[in-house]
Amino acid sequence: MALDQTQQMYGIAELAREFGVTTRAIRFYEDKGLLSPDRDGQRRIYGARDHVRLRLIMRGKRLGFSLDEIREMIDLYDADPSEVSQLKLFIGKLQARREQLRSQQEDIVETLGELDRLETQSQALLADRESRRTKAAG
Amino acid sequence: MALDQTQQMYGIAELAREFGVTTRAIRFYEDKGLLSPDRDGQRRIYGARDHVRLRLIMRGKRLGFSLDEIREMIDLYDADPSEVSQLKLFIGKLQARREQLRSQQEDIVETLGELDRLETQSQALLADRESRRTKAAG
DNA sequence: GGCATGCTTTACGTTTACGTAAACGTTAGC
DNA sequence: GCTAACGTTTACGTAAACGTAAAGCATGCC
Repeated sequence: MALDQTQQMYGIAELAREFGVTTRAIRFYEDKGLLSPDRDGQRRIYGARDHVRLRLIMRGKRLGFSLDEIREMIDLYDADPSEVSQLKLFIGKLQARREQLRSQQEDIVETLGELDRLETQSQALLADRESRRTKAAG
Repeated sequence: MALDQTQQMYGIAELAREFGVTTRAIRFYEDKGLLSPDRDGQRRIYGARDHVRLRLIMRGKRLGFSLDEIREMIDLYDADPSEVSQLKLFIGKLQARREQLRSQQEDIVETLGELDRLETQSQALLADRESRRTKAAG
């Protein structure tokens, strides 16, 4: 048995289509240590693990994180801290990341509130204008 | 009356300190059309309006928006759409921005959930190790 | 009056995150 | 045997968001 095909596997173009990125980007993420596909000769073969990682990458990007930050977060998922000191440091990183996300949540809530206000105003203004137009036409 | 000092006013360094950015960044935002301070001769004088704008800029950056996107959002606050077609377009932009923010919220909730799991595991592991250490020491 | 402090403009440098092009290999189908 | 589809490496290009350095003006103060 040459290749264990029990797992799901993906070519680079396939993955690119699924996540809406270019193959160039995927190779770039590999350069930066975010992905580590197997090889079939020269060709890259992506398994379930890299599929998950790419999902994490895309999510991280939507949240505005840099690739460095995203790699740090991915490393958190993979980490298996053996020493207690490492473990404490690890937990510290988790908490820092959570606080940042919570701060983002607050920012979003604020912003959504303001957009709501703006839209309510605009809708009212629009309704007013449309009714005038109707009157004028009637 | 040369200068109306009824409003709050800020120098560039002052503003930079308050928001934790460099004066270079503040000038850069002006170049990009995000700020438009008055002048006292050569010197920039910032009022309440630019103070607010800078707050919006920083919030936008925390949320991972580009300066272009941030300017679009700021323009939303300032816009006074006179035509109905403009108004509708404006409302469309508001809604698009809100959907993006909601998507970010979902991403954050997901991520926070995963970080929670990781931290719970880690805390358990840590407690285990510490208790063993205590036993060994006792 | 000379020096420090704070501001100004101009301009080149840097990092991040890819885009784009060149030149090449390999497998499938006609 | 050719070409189309898919992949590869190498390398230069680019947009965004500033950093950094150079050179100069104005003001306060000792």
